Amino acid sequence: MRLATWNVNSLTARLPRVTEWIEAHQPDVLCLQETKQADAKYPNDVFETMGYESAHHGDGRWNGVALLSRVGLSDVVRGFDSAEEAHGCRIVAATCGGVRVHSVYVPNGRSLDNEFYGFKLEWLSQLRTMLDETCPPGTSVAVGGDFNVAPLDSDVWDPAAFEGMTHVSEPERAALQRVMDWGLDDVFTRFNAPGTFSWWDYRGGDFHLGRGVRMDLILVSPDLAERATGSFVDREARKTNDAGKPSDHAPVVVDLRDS
DNA sequence: ATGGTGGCCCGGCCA
Repeated sequence: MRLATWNVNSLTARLPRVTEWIEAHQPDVLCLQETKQADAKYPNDVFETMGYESAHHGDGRWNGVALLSRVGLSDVVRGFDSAEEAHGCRIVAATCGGVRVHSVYVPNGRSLDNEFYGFKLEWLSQLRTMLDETCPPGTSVAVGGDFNVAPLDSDVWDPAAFEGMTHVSEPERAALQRVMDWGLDDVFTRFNAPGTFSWWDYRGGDFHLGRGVRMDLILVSPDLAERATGSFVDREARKTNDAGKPSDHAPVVVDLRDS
């Protein structure tokens, strides 16, 4: 089973790139973030024609997440069950091929002194609560998405440049660790050298200068981690091509052998 | 030297 996650920075703008990427890389399950669409605008038919069922959770111009699956898609949950999302449409979950999959778009946080930073920490806490409440021990779980947290100092191009910034602060790393402490493994690190990034700022030619961050993660439960045969970032998707401009994020993939 | 780019949708927000 091939799992993938990709923050597409507008599915409207990126649809040709997304369909091209699916054709080329054949994910079984694909988590999308920042579709920036209402549910009514989501191109369900396009993906259905390609053999994918979808669950989308979006209400307009901000955020928006989706799950695409060609191995079944059932028991869809949109948003957190416990509370109305204050800045919503950041999580959708479904069971795909026997795995409880979550597509997440963790709040950015903006800056350490911003109220949205507190919201980011609270959101990660709610994610842990959702796992506790909906995934009994032994459940096969995958959480893929844009976490807006770099787990390690080696996940940013220059730790000194990030001092005092979001994405690297101790509290948000601790909040991410709390999610992982449910029993989730960042298997990407087993297959890739430190300094392998998934996001590069559009500004300043950062992609070409190698100034990136790894903030897009696919976290999996131990049974899936044991089945992992590889994981990679598709840097080609960060480059402009005939199908249009790129997102500022590149897709991340995890491959699992059959159970 | 307080920028830069891109997407929302058309002045400003958000990343």
